[in-house]
Amino acid sequence: MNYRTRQGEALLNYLRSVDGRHVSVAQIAAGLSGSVGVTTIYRQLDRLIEQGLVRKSSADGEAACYQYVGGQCRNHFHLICSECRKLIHLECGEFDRLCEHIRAEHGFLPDPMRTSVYGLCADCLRKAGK
Amino acid sequence: MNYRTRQGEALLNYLRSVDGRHVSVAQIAAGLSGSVGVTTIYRQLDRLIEQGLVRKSSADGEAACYQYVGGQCRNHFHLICSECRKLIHLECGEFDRLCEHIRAEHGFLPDPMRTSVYGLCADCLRKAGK
DNA sequence: TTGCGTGCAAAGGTTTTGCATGGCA
DNA sequence: TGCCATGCAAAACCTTTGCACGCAA
Repeated sequence: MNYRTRQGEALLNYLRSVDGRHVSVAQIAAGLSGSVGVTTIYRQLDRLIEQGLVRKSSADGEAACYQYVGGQCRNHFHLICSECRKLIHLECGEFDRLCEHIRAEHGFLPDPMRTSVYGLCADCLRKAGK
Repeated sequence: MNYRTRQGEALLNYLRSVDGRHVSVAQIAAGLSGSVGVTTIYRQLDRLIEQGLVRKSSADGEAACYQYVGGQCRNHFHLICSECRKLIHLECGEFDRLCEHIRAEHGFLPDPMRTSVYGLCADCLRKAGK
């Protein structure tokens, strides 16, 4: 059992119901129609993050977003479009290679789950006339 | 001439004096001993960013950091330690390969300059007993 | 005079903390 | 009873905005 309270259960259900999408605390609060206080949302999220069930990702100045990643926390990372803020999940061997390289060469152990690559998505590239 | 005022000049000098390191607005203000208001710092930074002389990078919830990159903006990206928040600059062919792969395979054009890889630095790895 | 940069003060938004309350074992 | 989660209210942040002032052309 990962939650012990009505609020914890509601939060987890909500996160699952949005099907792994990234949501902000404001969205969560709205999604729960205010039935859970933001304080509690933050605290529950912290707990879930610690358990590895939820990922936090914050994009430049905007409110942090949270995402349910279930137990099967895959080695995926993110592409974030600087233009339209679109978020793309990616799992890719090329990235794993980079991680190993960094680990071997620089003694730094990357955490793909927390890593985001910024740039321009296909749509915005097209619009930019590239 | 990229600045026209005492404040703009002081800011630019400061950014250069810290030798390309990342500094927060608070650090800048302290470094200038309060001789420039934060409002002005933010506004000057915006201008410098637009001119491509300064990079902004914001790490998860904390205050954004700014970095003088002069004209010769290299293709470097960042390692950020989740534990101690240390920031490491990196230029690395392996990363370039990843970028090309992402571009070719997913139509997404990565911008290394805005990209950060999170994980644990060598020191924190050691402390964690790994 | 006109325009632009400045910076105080105040507002904005996100996140955290203090503290009293309430539920469950 | 004792512990822990809750949530209001307030604080603590970082950042932006409103507005009056001052400097330089």
